[in-house]
Amino acid sequence: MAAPDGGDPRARIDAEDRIFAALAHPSRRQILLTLRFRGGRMTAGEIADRFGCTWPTTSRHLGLLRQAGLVSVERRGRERAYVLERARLDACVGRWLAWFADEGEEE
Amino acid sequence: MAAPDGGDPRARIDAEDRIFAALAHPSRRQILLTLRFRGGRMTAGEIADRFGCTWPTTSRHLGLLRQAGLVSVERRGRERAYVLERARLDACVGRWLAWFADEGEEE
DNA sequence: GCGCCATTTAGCGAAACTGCTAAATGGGCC
DNA sequence: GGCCCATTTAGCAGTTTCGCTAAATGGCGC
Repeated sequence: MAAPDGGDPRARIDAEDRIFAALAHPSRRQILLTLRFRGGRMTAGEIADRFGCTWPTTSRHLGLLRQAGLVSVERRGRERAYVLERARLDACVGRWLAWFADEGEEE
Repeated sequence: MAAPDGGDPRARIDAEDRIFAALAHPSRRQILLTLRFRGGRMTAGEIADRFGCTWPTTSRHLGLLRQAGLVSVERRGRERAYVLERARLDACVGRWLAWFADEGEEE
């Protein structure tokens, strides 16, 4: 799902909401970082193993990240690989942050 | 307050937490944007007037933003001016986002 | 000092979030 | 088919967040 956020400004704002909400939790930010430095793809198990909280809890965090479109899932047999959507993270947060850059620097 | 976040990594992570938590709420992001496009400084009244929610609610949002160090307060007589801390927003969020940039591009 | 104005603090109920344990799904293997 | 494995879904208590209304603070003008 994760709202395609094409040109529709309403959709884009919804997407922004979901993304910033997802980023609000330290564990979720860390999941993204972990993913990033492990090549951008890990199975759910690998991710859950490196976290203090229980399996299902991590699973829910992953679900939120997926709904925000920050990761996507690849079903490979009985494993599920989570893939970091770097472009989307960068596009959305970067675009928002750009509003605060000095004039004449937006893109 | 707003944690000076100098070199101490622990302090920096706390600061990051507060900042991303503050950014999680749409109203707070909008307050920042409004501030940015009105020259970076507005009185609390000016800000509250442009929002749907009640005065005290907005005041609390401002308090959170201040604790995160994203705005600072200047007391001028009986008015309070909120000043956008662009540098801090950019430094913290930008630095975090940079982890996801292509290799060899981090500053 | 008294009253007014701008703003914050206190206190409350409703809703959302987080973490857990227990049970369900769905694919692979014999 | 039957079983195990990886992972998700359900259901539940505790905490936090959000918005509100009502009351307090603190500066300014008379």
